[in-house]
Amino acid sequence: MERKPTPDHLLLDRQLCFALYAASRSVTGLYRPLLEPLGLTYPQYLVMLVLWEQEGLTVRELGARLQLDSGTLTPLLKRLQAAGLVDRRRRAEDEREVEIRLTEAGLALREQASDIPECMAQRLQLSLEQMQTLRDELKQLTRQLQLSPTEE
Amino acid sequence: MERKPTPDHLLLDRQLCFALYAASRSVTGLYRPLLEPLGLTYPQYLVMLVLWEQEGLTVRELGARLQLDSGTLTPLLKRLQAAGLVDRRRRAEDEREVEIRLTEAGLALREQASDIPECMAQRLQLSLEQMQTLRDELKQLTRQLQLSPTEE
DNA sequence: GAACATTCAATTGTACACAATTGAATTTTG
DNA sequence: CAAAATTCAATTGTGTACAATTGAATGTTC
Repeated sequence: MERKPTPDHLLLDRQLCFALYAASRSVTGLYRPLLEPLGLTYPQYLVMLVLWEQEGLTVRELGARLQLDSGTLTPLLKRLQAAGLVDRRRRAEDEREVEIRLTEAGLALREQASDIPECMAQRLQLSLEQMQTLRDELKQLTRQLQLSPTEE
Repeated sequence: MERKPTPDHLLLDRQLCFALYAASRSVTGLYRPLLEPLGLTYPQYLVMLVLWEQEGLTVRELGARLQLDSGTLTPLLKRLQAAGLVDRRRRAEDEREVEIRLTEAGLALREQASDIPECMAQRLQLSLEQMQTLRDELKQLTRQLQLSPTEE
């Protein structure tokens, strides 16, 4: 009748994955009120960051950068288009590809977004150095996981 | 006609938030093939971790632990119930609360999940110490964000 | 103790994620 | 060059996330 306690390694608080999952959602939540005035969701903001860096990417190229597939990007980009921030156009050279370009409004939005990173940095209560270290550890982790695919 | 380049602080690769977002999704993706034989999604796995630790929690208590609201948990718990892993029952003491209890099958699943954390640790290619450090940094970050609410 | 307020889980509606499939366009091959 | 294979974005279907609302149950107050 005695029930075994759960083994330590299955405790929620021991899991790196949950720490990651919780932190990611918390940070996204912190962005929400900052992005709401711009009319952007957090994933839409990430797409805009990429487009502000480099114009005329295809859906595939955007997906490679953000690790998202067309199932996620296509509807998201349609919403950005409906909001008047981007244009979507089949490429003449290769009709399979759809090129995403900023509209004037889309480019102009960059100015409004310009102080978001600083604002976030303040709220995270981390030094610039701590932020960089943590960011680079996470990037290293992600790179590691993409290099070693799931061997069956 | 000259277009200004995007300022450095708006570059995608500079963002801690994207590093977090990408890492979280990558890790979740790594769990997927391990959880599939158990018939669990990753959020469902997190719920099971909590229930294996402590039985008879309410939806609210589960939500407090996982930082999820009833809009997410109610349908998720219905799916776990449909899979025969949990029971959902209104509390007699307070009919507003719904208590979640493991079924025999739900408890038994713990044995099958038992080697998942070790398997993941191997794939993450981090030392136990590195994992703990990173995990604790992320927990600290999350705690920080929950303490300082969005002052308008 | 009846009006009022609060606390629950559930519901509604919008927006991701992602696996799997589709179908058109292009590339490769025999 | 024509058939087969590949590469795209789009679509379909399932499962989260989360804000906002609903409605029942419980607490509080006068």
